[in-house]
Amino acid sequence: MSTWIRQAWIEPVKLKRLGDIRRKELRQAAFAVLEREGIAGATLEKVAAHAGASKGIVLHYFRNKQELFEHAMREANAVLRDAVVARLRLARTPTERLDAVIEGNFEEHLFRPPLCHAWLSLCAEVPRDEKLARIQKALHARMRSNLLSGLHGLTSPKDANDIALGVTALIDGLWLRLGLEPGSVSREQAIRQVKDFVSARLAMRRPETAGA
Amino acid sequence: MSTWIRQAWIEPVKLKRLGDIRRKELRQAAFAVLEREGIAGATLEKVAAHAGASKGIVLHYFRNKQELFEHAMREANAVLRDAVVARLRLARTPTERLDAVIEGNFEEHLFRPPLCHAWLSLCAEVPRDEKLARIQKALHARMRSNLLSGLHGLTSPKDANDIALGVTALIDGLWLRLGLEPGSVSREQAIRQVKDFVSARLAMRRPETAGA
DNA sequence: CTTTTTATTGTCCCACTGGTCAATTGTTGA
DNA sequence: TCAACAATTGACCAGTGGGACAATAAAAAG
Repeated sequence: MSTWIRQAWIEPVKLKRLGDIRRKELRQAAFAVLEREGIAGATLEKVAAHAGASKGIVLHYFRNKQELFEHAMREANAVLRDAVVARLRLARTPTERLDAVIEGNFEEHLFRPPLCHAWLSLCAEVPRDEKLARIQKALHARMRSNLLSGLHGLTSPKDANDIALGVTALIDGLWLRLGLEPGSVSREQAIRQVKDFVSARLAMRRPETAGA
Repeated sequence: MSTWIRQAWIEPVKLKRLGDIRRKELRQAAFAVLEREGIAGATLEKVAAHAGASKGIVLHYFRNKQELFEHAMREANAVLRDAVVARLRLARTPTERLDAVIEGNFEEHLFRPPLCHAWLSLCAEVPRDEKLARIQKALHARMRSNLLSGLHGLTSPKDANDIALGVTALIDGLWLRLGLEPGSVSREQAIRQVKDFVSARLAMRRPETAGA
């Protein structure tokens, strides 16, 4: 155990034990299958086949089907997070931070129907899988926090919260549209939509907040 | 055929042949099972059990599983449509029409996690089921048209289109939030969110539309 | 060169699923 | 009362899926 830690320290970037490689291959395969087959059609055998291995190996690295797909979701999640984080590092002003989050969520190689379909299938399982729910919740919390780091410089905390909720919902909704009717919304449209939302809400003199 | 039409005309409200009753029971049962089990866990036997019948009867009324769930989606769809239409009938001004659509989409007995979960599961299957895709598309088209009927009185056609897209996405996104993290968004919050979106976008002096 | 892990495969098992079908039980109409 | 017909059931079937496991290959460690 201490050995493992030491090695990880020495080789912080590629600490790939052999098993870790397989693991990654497998959860990526899982995700790929999910894209085409949905959760109902995503079978262990298909995942194995897609990774060029046997079904046995899948359960060698993952306790069961559930765990496999939980890791698949983590993977997908991490990809999205990295996309945003990369852009966030370059942002200086609050507005730039906002744009970083928005644009990162619609990156070219991510905002695609297949990916969206897999994401949808995973989301649909959230209510029945505590782990998925936690992962999802964490993703949302991070996104929200990223948004707030931009918004707090631009409006009151109360409105910031409100707008952040709206932005996350709007982003999810646009992804959903892409999944339900591919081609009905382009990357550029989506980005513009969200940006317009933000600027409109920021410009808005908030009406009597009393009424609800 | 002409007989059928004539009868439907004479008894426009309750044209219930016995079979139609069973059919309705079954697709409602299907939906109920979907709420708890998701698409992967929704089996014919469970649906039958939930309707207090045997599996055989399900396939007596529906060619196969797929058809059953397609009808389940139609059912759910119709419920939502009726909710909106009812409110729409009372609306007089464009603004009232907008509010009708918005509030109809978050009606108290509809905007609930279980219903949302089932809806999500169905959406996740859309990419693999042409019929589901069509149903979904139709629902979206109607919603869009309803929104435009309100928006066209309030802004330019171009902006109306844009805002309509945003509203549908935002509504879907808020539903999604309800499904992913029940309790994270209340009915009132959701409505306010969408209404604020609309009024903010309407108030907004659209910036240089050139840029994308 | 052993010994001990780790990686990998193929087989086996059992529960279960969608779907078919013949048989049974009402219902209805003559 | 009887035949025709729809509703409903239960048994059955072939296929599949998740998962356990023992056997084997390959590496690592010693």
